[in-house]
Amino acid sequence: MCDVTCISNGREALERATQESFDMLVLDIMLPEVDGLEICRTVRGSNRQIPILMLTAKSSELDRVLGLELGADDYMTKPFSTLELVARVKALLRRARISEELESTEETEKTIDFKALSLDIENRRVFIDKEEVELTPKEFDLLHYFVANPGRVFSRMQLLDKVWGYSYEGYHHTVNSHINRLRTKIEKDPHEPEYILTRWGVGYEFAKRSDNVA
Amino acid sequence: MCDVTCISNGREALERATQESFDMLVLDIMLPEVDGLEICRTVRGSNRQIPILMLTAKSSELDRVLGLELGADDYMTKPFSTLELVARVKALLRRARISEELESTEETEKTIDFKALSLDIENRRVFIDKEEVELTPKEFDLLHYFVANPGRVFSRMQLLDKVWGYSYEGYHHTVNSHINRLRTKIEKDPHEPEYILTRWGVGYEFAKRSDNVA
DNA sequence: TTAATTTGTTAGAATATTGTTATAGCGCCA
DNA sequence: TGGCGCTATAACAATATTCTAACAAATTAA
Repeated sequence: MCDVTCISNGREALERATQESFDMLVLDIMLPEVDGLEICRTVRGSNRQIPILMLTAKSSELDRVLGLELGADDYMTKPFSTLELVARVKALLRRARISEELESTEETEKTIDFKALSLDIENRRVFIDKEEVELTPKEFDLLHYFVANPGRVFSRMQLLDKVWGYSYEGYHHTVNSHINRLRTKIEKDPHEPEYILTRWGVGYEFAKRSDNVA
Repeated sequence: MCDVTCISNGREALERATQESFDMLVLDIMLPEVDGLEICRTVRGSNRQIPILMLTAKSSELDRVLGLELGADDYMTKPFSTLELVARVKALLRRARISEELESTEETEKTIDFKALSLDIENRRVFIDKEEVELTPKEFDLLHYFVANPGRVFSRMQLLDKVWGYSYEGYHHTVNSHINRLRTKIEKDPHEPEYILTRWGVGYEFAKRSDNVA
């Protein structure tokens, strides 16, 4: 589907970015020896049109503006979810018109339907029986992840990793809260959930299509 | 399959962890001379990307560790089962993409089938003749262990050690209870068990495939 | 800036699981 | 066959997990 090269050293990254031919760069700012800003500046200085996505730890405006003025095409602040990272990478590649293969795969579908539920991925809207339901950003991300993976069981930890981008335990209650809020919005009876099922002692699962819940 | 080095002294562990090249570290907090937190901090400080799994005795300790955010990749509180430890070690190695050899072995299989029984390891589901059976977490762990070791006889003590992670005697009745509950769920006739067999005066055994029980 | 919304946290209630106990049943051996 | 010890069953108590709701913090919008 696509080749990824990971380089954790700034100097090496700079060398290879200027010498080899990549389709895009995802740069962290904090890197040993040479930082991401420097790499971005240098690569842009050698007038190459390659898309660049900058990652920053701090959300201060300064970092954002700096990154953009140096010629980065997009930026993300940590923590972020893999869902969002993939979405942005795809968006950049699409803009650069070199992603025919990517386009033709999985996430090309604009809407996902499941029973009475219908997700408009592009516009981040959700309908139940044609009736729109208002979801917050995180609620939508969570539901989107579930709907895209029906029948699979996820621990709170995995959900944190995939939807939130956190890699530490200790935020389980956060997942609980969001699940509960989601349920009150999309389930007819949150006590007997039809979509987001509890896997006691394990985590949660989005119902399989074949499940015939009476 | 893999080489394991056990070091019970903190100082020695720290020295070797920084000088030698390990694929991952499993650190206990309580260690003589230098504790696990210190080792984790030092190793991470020398910007090495090696996966680290921390073990803590009390869950109150876990909170403290998490607060420090020393950069361990995963945490476990005692007691834990070897099953879980192995699962987490594998997960970390997989994430670190240095476990090709491990991947190709036993637990690559996503499902284990045995007669009418079918286990979906990933999603912790159990089916009998395509019909799903709901098991509690411990029941699943127990069955999983049995199914993975057909034809071997285990004492209650061994089961406690492998499935529960307990290392004390005196919980034999606990094993009994779980075996009984499991049998009522998966055996057609719990009086004439087809899968989990009683070895009088010894323990239990999961039936071998070759056993043709009438 | 303030106000509104979203997100994260906490505490207690509700619920499921797990561990314990008591009793009945069964297999082994004299 | 009868007694003893091991195992099975069921009811109960303890523990752990999940749910709910209200609150606080953080983010976003006005």
